[in-house]
Amino acid sequence: MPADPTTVTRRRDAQRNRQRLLDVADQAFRKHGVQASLDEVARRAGVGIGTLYRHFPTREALIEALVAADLERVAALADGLAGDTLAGIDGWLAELADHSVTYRGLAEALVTATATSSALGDACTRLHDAGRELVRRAQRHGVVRDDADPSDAVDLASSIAWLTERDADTERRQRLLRAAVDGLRTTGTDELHARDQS
Amino acid sequence: MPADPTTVTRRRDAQRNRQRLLDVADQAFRKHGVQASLDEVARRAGVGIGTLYRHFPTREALIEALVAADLERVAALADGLAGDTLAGIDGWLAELADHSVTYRGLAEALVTATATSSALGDACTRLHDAGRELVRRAQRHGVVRDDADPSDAVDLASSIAWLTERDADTERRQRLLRAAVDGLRTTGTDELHARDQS
DNA sequence: ACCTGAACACCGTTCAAGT
DNA sequence: ACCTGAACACCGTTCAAGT
Repeated sequence: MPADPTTVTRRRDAQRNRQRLLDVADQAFRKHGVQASLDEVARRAGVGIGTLYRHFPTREALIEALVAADLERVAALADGLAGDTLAGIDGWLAELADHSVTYRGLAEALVTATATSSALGDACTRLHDAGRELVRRAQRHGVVRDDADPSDAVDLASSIAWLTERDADTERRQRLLRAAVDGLRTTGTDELHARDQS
Repeated sequence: MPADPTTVTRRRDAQRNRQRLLDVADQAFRKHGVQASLDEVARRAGVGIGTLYRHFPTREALIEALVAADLERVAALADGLAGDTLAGIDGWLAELADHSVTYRGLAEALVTATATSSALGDACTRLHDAGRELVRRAQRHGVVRDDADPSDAVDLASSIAWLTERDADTERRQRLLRAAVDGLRTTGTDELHARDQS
């Protein structure tokens, strides 16, 4: 799945080590967040720490390998939405926020990677682009107000995911998302915008 | 300014060391965020690392000493607001967010400390209480909708502060806050709430 | 081509010795 | 009463040696 075919791991043992590291890292990240000890990940995977670094030169590379497919899946979900209902936007942002909460610290890693030239950065850009396009379609449908910035939706979802990543249940996350999306929708009465001039 | 008078530092040199550590830590936190090296803080303050730990047993205690007065100031601002306009809520949350951005990592430190029994935790509780009361007054004025959770306002401000703490200008922060607050206000037309049942 | 783990670097924290 | 800094612990990262 690497972008560059020349970097593909060929040897069977290397492939197995790589997969083991991913499996163990996933468990460790779920348990301790993305700041889990890489030393312990290597140890539990039964490989030397050098092998971990050979496969994943940075912690970010390891995170990317674990979440890239899921990020692409969420981005593709946005592509498939017409943007004709606010509930659609809301549902998609909830999906995004739920994913960003897979590991503690993931939301931060995604925000940090955004706009960098790494593989994870590219995945984030893909996601943000899909989110912006969705908002633009919603604006054309008159569902989201025209003066909203297309980036706001994903930004708010990222923020809320970060705040609520420690929460056991998803109640608060959903309520906050609902409020945030509500703030982007087209208002029914124009006088409510009067305070824009204040 | 410590709560317990028995813990007051008496000796002149100790008082001066304490103040120096605070001054240097403030500079270091502004430059490198709250994760700045404490070793370097002690070194620049001209004291041993043990002295730093004697005055501030944890990093959180150091942060608390630096921001407690400002947190109290922001909380008191909320106490003084009637909650009769959405612009008042918006302005207060902007003040809160701007403060939370004093140091990189401060927003996270505040969220982490909230609901713990530390001095910083108490300061956060005081802030949250003030924020919740402000929202409740706004609800009584019909400015904020009744089904909003009083905690949502401060939560959203904290989230947005975290997301935008790396931003040079405050434009994005203000726009996101505006959208978030908009989602809490009483809507003009009831049919806009129809999707609540979806 | 890949793996190993010792070695290095860095940082936070404690505590025995000192003034 | 307070300060000092060596000592300890822990972790991330590199790289020479090995298969």
